[in-house]
Amino acid sequence: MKQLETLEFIEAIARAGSIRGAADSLSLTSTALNRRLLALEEELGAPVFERLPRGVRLSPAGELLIHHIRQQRADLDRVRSQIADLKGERRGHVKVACSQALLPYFMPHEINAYRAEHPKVTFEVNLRDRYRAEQALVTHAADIALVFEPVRLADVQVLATAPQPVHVVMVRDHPLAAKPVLRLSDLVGYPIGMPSEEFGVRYLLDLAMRRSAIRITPQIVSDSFEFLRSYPGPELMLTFQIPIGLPAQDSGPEAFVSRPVDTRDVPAGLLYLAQMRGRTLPVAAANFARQLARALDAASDGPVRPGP
Amino acid sequence: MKQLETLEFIEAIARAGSIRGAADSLSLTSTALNRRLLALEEELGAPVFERLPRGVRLSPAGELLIHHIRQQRADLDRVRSQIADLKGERRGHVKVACSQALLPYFMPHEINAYRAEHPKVTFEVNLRDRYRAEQALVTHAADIALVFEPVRLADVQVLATAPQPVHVVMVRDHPLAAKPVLRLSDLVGYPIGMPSEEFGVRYLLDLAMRRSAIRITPQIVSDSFEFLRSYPGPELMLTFQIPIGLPAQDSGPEAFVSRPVDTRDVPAGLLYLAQMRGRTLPVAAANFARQLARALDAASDGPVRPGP
DNA sequence: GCATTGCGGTGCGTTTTTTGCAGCAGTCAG
DNA sequence: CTGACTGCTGCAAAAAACGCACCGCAATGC
Repeated sequence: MKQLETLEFIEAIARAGSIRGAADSLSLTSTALNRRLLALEEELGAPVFERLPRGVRLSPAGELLIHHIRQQRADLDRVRSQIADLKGERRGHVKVACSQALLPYFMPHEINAYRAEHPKVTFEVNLRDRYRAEQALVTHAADIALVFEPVRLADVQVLATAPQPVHVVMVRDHPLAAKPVLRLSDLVGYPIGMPSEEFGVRYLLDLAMRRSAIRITPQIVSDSFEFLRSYPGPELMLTFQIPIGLPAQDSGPEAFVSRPVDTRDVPAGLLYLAQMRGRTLPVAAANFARQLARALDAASDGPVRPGP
Repeated sequence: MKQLETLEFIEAIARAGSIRGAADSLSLTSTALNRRLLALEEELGAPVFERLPRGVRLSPAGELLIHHIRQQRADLDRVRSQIADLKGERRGHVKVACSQALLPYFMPHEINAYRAEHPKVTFEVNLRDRYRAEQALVTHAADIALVFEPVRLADVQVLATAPQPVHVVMVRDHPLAAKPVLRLSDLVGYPIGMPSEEFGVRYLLDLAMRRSAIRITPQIVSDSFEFLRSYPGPELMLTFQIPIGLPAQDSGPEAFVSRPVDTRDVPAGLLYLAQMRGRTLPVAAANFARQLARALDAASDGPVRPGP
């Protein structure tokens, strides 16, 4: 959009940290970019960047401006989306930031279902930990976020929640697989693989252990559930996951099974569907969010995973 | 601001109802303006205006766009204001829409007090009836509104309220001036001048009469309180006003006095200070609104007008 | 019923704005 | 000191915006 071109350029400079760097990434000369910046600062009556010997950095005024720019662009996107919608074109682009647990089953399934009805809607799904998911909403890098145990929920609006008790994942013939529900004390003595600290599951486990005498020390810590899940085979290792990140219990010859941890030991966490507070979402994003909210409600109404 | 120039032009076309008309008011050729419009519609992928034989009219897409334009401009104004503020320049421009009663005493006094501290802040005060004051907030034609008995308060956020009992205004030596509080029945038989129906005072009186047997038929109806106030001299005519639109009771040799109507007959109305819901006001407007809120609180805490 | 008026849109030459190149002074790492 | 990097500035070329004259069209006035 021609209107916001200069403002986009400003954001590019902020990202690059230098005018010349941004100019390269924009396929422009530094001259042109520099002059646009100077003209804008002239109009604003205040410098947008502090000039450093090695580049530029946003000034306080620039911080205000960059916020404004992001909002302007998001607003314009929304208007364009609404206009396209009233032309009957059910197209659009939805940006989702979500926790890891949503990636293997939930998000693919939901997006697939949505695209079956609206094939012209495109998606962008980004893995963001609980803190950065909220940041993504604020900077308009994401339209909606699905986060397990978010950090603070400031500036965001909750659209739906679903309780998610922590499950232990193990190989099918693990001794503990015999029990339908596990106590924390059951786990002592087995090798443990834990997600790293930025994850909600880890947060809940740390919280639980702080309140009890039981200490579970992980042999493996990783920020990749993929890795943790692939690892346990040889060692009978236990790892953790929430139901929405697990396959249906009876879905054929899975190598792994999961058992819930007793909620007296580790309380169930909450999965949040959220958008930025006060923002009107583009049509496609709003509709998709509505679908997700229904799916989460359905997941928490019935038994989360019907046991055997 | 260069960024929004085209969008401003679009709004001008919407106002003028024709491209050529808008071009004249913008000191442009219709050619240039027309081409900008065509380019924008190209970018949007939808016509912004319906072409009529005698000009243009906003299309549905245009309605969405014009809303966006107004919001963009208001947002940009706010950012500029914030930037100016952090430079220490306490300048700015505040647009107020208010009911008639605020014009003679309250607004001049408050603006004067504010400008005493911030001389670089300029003001724009527009008389808007209860319906149009809310409209002004929504279209960003006003930053804040002070309305007596607003219509519906949708899309607006109330910052403060002050109760305002209806007063009867009369010449100093009017027979009714002897009573400290008037009943509605006291007024029967005297000539009456009433504000027209768009005013909150009239709304309250009509409401009261609908609930009682007493009928007060006005001899004079006017949308100008100035006129009504100037009229009563020769005829002992009674007219109505709320305290905030009246001089202090004991302020020297006024020709007129006022007496409250018993609130059992006519309930006190509410004066609302409001802004648009969800909007962050420019610095100057926000500060002025805070001052007004204090003034209204003070007015309703103590006795509204200390009697003799 | 026909000329007039005002409308949105278009081709073309001109004016204004933007861009790119070359080069300046300054800072920092090695 | 050297070399690489920064933001910034004349000056000429390229690009975009503009204004004029004009077209087709529909409503209006007489």
